[in-house]
Amino acid sequence: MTDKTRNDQSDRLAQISQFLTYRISRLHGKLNGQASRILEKSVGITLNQWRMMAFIGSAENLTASELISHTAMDKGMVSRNVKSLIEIGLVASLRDEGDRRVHFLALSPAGKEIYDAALPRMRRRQADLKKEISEQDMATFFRVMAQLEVASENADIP
Amino acid sequence: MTDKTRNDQSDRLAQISQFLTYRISRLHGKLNGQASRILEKSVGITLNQWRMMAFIGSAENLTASELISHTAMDKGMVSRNVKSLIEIGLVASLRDEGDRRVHFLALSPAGKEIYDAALPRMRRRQADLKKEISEQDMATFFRVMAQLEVASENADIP
DNA sequence: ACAATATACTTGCCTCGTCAACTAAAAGCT
DNA sequence: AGCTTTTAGTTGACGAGGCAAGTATATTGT
Repeated sequence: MTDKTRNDQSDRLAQISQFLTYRISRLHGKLNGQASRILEKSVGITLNQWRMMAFIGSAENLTASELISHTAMDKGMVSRNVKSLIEIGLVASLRDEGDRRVHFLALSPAGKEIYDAALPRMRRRQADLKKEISEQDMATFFRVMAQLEVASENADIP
Repeated sequence: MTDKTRNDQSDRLAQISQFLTYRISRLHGKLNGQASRILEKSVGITLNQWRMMAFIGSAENLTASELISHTAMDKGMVSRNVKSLIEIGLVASLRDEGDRRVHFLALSPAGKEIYDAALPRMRRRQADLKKEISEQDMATFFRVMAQLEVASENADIP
């Protein structure tokens, strides 16, 4: 194989790499991995458990369905993760006596401790991730993310 | 609960939503879902099968390990997906007689047909996704993605 | 009042992705 | 040559995540 064809090939591979969904997929994997490792090492919970705790800790009397509507997470996933957090004693669930289907969620004292330990750690990670990136670029990034989310929800044009 | 506390709560929930990893996770899910549905409906393959085919189709005599090093995909995943593509007759694998560990991969004629049908379809999807977004913003978006990938590979600061 | 429908979860199932162990072949070392 | 290490790829095991069916409770329509 000549140098030229070798380079053409690299070019083509590089071009594929521009596919948006693939790139997001890769980035997603790396960010998830990093977050999971940090949470596991520092406070011993999973990323999804942390996400639940972050939402529960920042709101009062949140219910599972509110959590779901705010986050677009899967019903089943939320249910199982909340259950696991209750089992390890980080979250307390209180049945609403007015409507006995709903359960209000709150951090337990132990959960609050974990939350207070993890939150600054995770904020620091955010800051580290962003530190080489200008605020303006970051704003554009978030805006484009939002636009892409909307676009990806549109009916799939055939 | 007063309107004020209700708003504070919404604010806090909204703030959490700014967590980068969470947002990327959400976007990833939506883009993946859309791509999977399109591929399933239009040519009947999975997103991962398509990714393999896109790389195999754009290069000549690609090997699995080259594919892996270019893409950061999992060895096992690549192996299984390539195997499935060989089984359904879309990819042909040729053992290198020089080094009998390596297998060169190429699209079969049937695979080429699928590829030629799917590629424009997927390009159109890319265009649809991007159509509301300026080229400049898109460029920033890709640049930030690349920076975040690098940052997420750095050692996890404790 | 009570049947039908809707809501708030819960659970089961099945696929997908990841890690690690494993096999086969080649390369390096002495 | 013969032992060890490295490389290419495969396979197994297992957990995470997503869809859908199931359960309990509340609401709506007649």
